[in-house]
Amino acid sequence: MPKITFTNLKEDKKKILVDAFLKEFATHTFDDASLTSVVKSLGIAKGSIYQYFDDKLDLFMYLINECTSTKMKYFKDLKREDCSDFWVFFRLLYSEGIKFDLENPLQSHFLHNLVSSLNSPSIKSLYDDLLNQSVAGFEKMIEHEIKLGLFRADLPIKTMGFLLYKSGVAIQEQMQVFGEINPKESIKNNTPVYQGKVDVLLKTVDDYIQLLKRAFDKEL
Amino acid sequence: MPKITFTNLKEDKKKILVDAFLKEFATHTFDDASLTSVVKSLGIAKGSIYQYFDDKLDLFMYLINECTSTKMKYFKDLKREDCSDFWVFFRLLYSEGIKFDLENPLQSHFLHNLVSSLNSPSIKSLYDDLLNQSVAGFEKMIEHEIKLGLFRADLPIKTMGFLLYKSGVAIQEQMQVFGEINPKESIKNNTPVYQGKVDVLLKTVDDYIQLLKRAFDKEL
DNA sequence: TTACTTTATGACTAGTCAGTCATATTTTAT
DNA sequence: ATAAAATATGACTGACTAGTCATAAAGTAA
Repeated sequence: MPKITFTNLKEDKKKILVDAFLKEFATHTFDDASLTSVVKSLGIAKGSIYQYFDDKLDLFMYLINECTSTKMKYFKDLKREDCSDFWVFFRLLYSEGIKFDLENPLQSHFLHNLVSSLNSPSIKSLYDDLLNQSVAGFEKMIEHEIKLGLFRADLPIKTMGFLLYKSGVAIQEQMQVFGEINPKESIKNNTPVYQGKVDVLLKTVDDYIQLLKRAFDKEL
Repeated sequence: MPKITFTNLKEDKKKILVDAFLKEFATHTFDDASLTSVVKSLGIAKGSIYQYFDDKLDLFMYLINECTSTKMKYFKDLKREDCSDFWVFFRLLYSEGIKFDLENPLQSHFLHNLVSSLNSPSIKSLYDDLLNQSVAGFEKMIEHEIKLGLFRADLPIKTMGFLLYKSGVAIQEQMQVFGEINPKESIKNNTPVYQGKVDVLLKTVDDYIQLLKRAFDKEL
């Protein structure tokens, strides 16, 4: 948690700081991100960071919380019961995610890179925590679908949850590996991750749904 | 490529060196692995490494090549045409992989950790290369199955290849996340990755196949 | 034994970084 | 205007790294 000193800061100064750190962590892993280089480019003293935060990890977790809570707002009106099936809901997660991306490019880039930045050895336990949380979330959804008699019930829910989570991550990694998006460039230009690539992303999501639907749905 | 000096080394000395480095890279990412600490524990001079290899990356790639070529030997008799369908072949890749693991624990641990160790920023391009190679391999197999009329043909092969590759990686990550295997411990004890967990692994592979089969097979 | 080649050495360079702390400046309240 | 509280500073510590290089030792062939 940030210290009171940080909370007391004026909004515009806070934003300048947060944006600079978001950018750093959006382009580096946790270990590779250099607070030294950020304060240099901001023209503030190294010690200031430690007036605001306990340490590097405290700052990093603050950024995670800020961004996820912003993104969650885009999800709050999404309800499974308003959807004809799970996959409609699954797709809505992405289309709302795109809105978040277009309206909060920097935060979106940060979250987009989170999968990579979390790979640092020194924060392995944080990585594990977040992964377990995510997987648990998917497990719950799957359990619900099984209760509705819509998902197959012959396989371990944990396995289904894990694959579903990993597939979600694979979608965004695929966009990058296939060269559809270029985060490095778009961060430089302050443009969203999926700028001009919304259709490609949704097409990819639809393709994944075509695959996963068959894998998860109860056979008819 | 290693220098001639390394090639000239006696086999037993070579093995001691290679094993020590395998262990280091099996327990750290590329950037986090410390050559300094390895030479210290080996009791040899820092400079020796640079009589044997150009640099850290040269050494790392030598280890990758050694281990993959060992593992490939276990695959060389596997032929798709000897299998009734792709999934039998897919499963054989894992059961042969287990043989490799049991007979070459250290090399297996190294390859097992490769997915993680490659995540270092300084070798991003190597990561990309190996990922593209792997995905391309899966694409070819999928293309073949489509020609045989066994896999669905309504989705991009690249997407199918990517998901299949990521699923393969997910299997081993799931084993670790679910606590079935404990690489850190087994490296210490010089035991294979899947020591006593062969059945769990094959069960997991079978579960994944149950999911992927439906996703990829042509509907009947 | 001598001359030559191959191998081994480890102090050293030059660079990185997170985090500290005594001091100085600025802001606020009286 | 003064005292007190809140912020900002940046030189410094301690710890780590890959890679270098002149020198020393060991091995080999005559």
